Order: sequence, then structure tokens, then C-alpha cells
Amino acid sequence: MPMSNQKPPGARGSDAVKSSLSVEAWAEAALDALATGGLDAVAVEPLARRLGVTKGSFYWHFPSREALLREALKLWERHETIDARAGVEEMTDPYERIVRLFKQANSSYKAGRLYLALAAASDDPAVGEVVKRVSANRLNYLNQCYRALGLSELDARLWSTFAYATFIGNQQVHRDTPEQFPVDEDFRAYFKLMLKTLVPRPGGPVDGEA
Amino acid sequence: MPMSNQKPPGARGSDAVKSSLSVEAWAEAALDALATGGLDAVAVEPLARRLGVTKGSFYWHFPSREALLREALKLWERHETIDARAGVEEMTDPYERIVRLFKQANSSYKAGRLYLALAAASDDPAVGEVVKRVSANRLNYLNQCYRALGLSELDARLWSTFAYATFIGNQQVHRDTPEQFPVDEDFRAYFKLMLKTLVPRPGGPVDGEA
DNA sequence: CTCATCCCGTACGTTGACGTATGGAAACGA
DNA sequence: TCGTTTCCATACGTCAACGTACGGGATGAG
Repeated sequence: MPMSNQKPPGARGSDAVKSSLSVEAWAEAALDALATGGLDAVAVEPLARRLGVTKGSFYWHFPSREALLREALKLWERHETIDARAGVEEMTDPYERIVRLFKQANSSYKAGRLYLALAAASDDPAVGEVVKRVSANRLNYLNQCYRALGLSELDARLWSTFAYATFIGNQQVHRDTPEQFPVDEDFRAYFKLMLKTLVPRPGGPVDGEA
Repeated sequence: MPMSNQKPPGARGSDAVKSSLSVEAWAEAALDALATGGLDAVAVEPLARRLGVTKGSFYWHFPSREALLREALKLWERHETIDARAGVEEMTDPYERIVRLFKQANSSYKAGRLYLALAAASDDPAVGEVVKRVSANRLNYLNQCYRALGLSELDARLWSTFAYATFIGNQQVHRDTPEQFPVDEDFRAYFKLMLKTLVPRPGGPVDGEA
């Protein structure tokens, strides 16, 4: 049984490739099923049918359904942490960095669905652990960005939580009632409004307590 | 088979009682299971065990699992639309009305979990329909409140969507990473910040486009 | 050519939940 | 007291998915 490394026939040379090619394909399919059908859609036989094979294939690559879930979660966490930093780290200005984060968060509808599906399956301990870690990472990163804007520790925490909650909620509203969600021109106005409201300009007013 | 009215031995007199007593008990249990375990937790035999009975009882009250789901959704929608208006309609000042709505939205953690669980199960057509209706109702009501504040049609739509998304997101963040969510004193500051940011005071500045 | 390993298909046993059939106990009216 | 209605338990068949056992074709090494 593989599950780790066993020299896949393709992609020779870079022996840094740890996971078998098919393993990742199964994991991707699992994430796809998760985004659309929830956690129970991550089922061996349905996925096998979807991929045009049978269980026999699956149980050669994985010891169990739980192993597939673990692999899918690992893949998701990697995507989530890498994509979150991509195109953001290069921005030096903290304001522009936050703007970039927001644009990114609103750009990938599919990633939003995936997060919501995983968050809804947090009852599963393995899922809950990863969701909590990813969510905490995002919040901490946003918090650092707000601190870089000059906000105090408390203010940064409050504003970053505020902003993060808003964008998570946007994904939720967008999914639950798409026809109520602003599009095109309205969305641009909506986005601009949120930006102006949620991220204080470098020279703007700083509000402490009342 | 009942499923509608059949003169429950208790609560005589008010024959306006449409659903049997036990039917509502099953529906409540179903909502409870939904909040904690998701849609698949609404299973006949597990619920029966939880209630200390067997399937025999269930299939006397309901023709199928789907009927239970429908009943639970009906109950949820009723709760959601009634509770949303309770303690809000009496407020005449639109500002105070919105504040009341926000306080209410943040007060019931359990109701938040229920909404998130149902929203996550929107793949089910019956669930999706109700979720969409409830969500749209909330948004429209909030929109009316913002219009009553004097905002234009567009501004009211944007601000109400903004505010609604934020509070939905709060429930999500609160559930996914509870230890990162502000509590006690920090929460009060957080709440105040959101209020000041999201609901313009009657005499405050009105921002149109840039 | 032979053989061993890789990858997958097939057949089987098991489990959990759905739904049905039927019996039975308790309450209630005549 | 007797029968009917109400509510629930038990037993059964079905189905879908998990996991296992085993076989078999392909492919590369010797």
C-alpha cells in the first residue's frame, strides 16, 4: 500500500514529490465533492463512480475513507495558506495589502463554498481541527496587517475580526440568497463601501473608545 | 396516520391547535439534531433512540423522514419570522429598531448554529427553499429599516447587506474559532464598534459615492 | 520469455438507516 | 365489561456504503 511515496512513473527528476499522483487526484475529487455535497459526499463508491473506476482502485491508494479525508484536508490547508499569501506578501504598504486580501477573498466563489462546507462539517474532529487552524491563521494575519496600519492591539483585534466576519458573511449571503447579493456595478459600490468602512486610511481618523 | 389534527388529549379547548403535540416534539428534536449534527443527523432511528422510543412511534406520527424534515423546517421558519419581529416592531425609532435587531442576532448562539447548519444543507431542495426565504426576509426587513433612516434605495441595500453579512459572519467566526472571538468587555467594545460603523446615526453624515 | 510488482475489477460479508407489517398495551366511550 | 382507538415495540426486507479477499491484466526488469 502506498499512501506516501513510491516513485510515480511520471514526473521523474524532482524526487521531492512525496505523494503519488493518483492520491492527489482522489483528494482533489474529494474536495470537489465536499464543496457541493458536504462531508457525506466524500464517499468512496460515489467518488469512484465519478472518476470512472471502482473501489478496488481507491483501496489500493488509501487504507480507508478517513485517510482520504485527511489527505483532502491537508491539501486544502496547503492551498489555503499558500494562496492566502500569494500576491499579498509582495505588497509592502499595509493598506494595499489588506485591500489585496479582500479582493482575493471575494474573487474565488468556489473557495468560499469549500470553506463553508468544511466549516459546516466541523463536528468531525479532524475537519474541525483544520478549520480552526485555517481560520485562526487568517484572523491572525489580518490582525497583523491592521497593527501595521498603526492600530493598537485591541483595535486591531476588533477591526480584523470585524472585517473577517464581514467577508465570511458575504460568502454565506452570496451562497444562500444569490439574487439578493449585489452584482456588477452595485457590487463595485458595495466593495468600495466595505473597503472605506473597514480599513482606515493611513492618514485617516483613528477611533478609540467613545 | 395523523400528521395534521386529531384532538390531542391535553390542551383542549383551543381547537386552533393544528399539529399534534408529539409531532412538534419530533420536529423540535429534529431541529436540535440539525443544529449539532447537520442534516444527516435528522435520522429516524437515532432520533428515536434519543427520545427513548423506537421507529414504531415515529412512523405513526410521520409517513417518512422527509415529512419530519418538512415539519421541522416549518417550525424553524415560524420561529425565525416570529422571533425576528418580537421586541422589534414596538420600537418606533428606526435607529433603535436596528440596534434591537443586532442585539437579538448576537444573543442567541443556538439559533445561529441552527441557521448555519441549515444553510450548509441548502443542497437539499426543501431546505434551500426555506433558507432562501428566511434569509431574503431578513434582508428585506433590514433594508426597510435602513430606508427608514433616510438612506436612498441603493445605499439602504448596500448597508443592509453589509450589516447582515457581518452578523452572519460573526456567527460563523464565533462557531469556527470561539477562542478568537471577543468576549465580555472586548465583546461590548466590538459590538459598539460594529454599531457605530454599520448604522449611521440619524443626524450623522450620509455618504454617497466617492 | 519469465516473473514480480503495480493498479484495478469483482465478489463477498457487515453495518446502519429507511420503510412496512403486525402485535399489543393502555385509555376511553358505550 | 367490551370493543375501539391511540400509541408504540418487534421483526422483517431493502439499500447503500464501508472494508476485505482475491483475481487478473499490464508493464518493466532480468
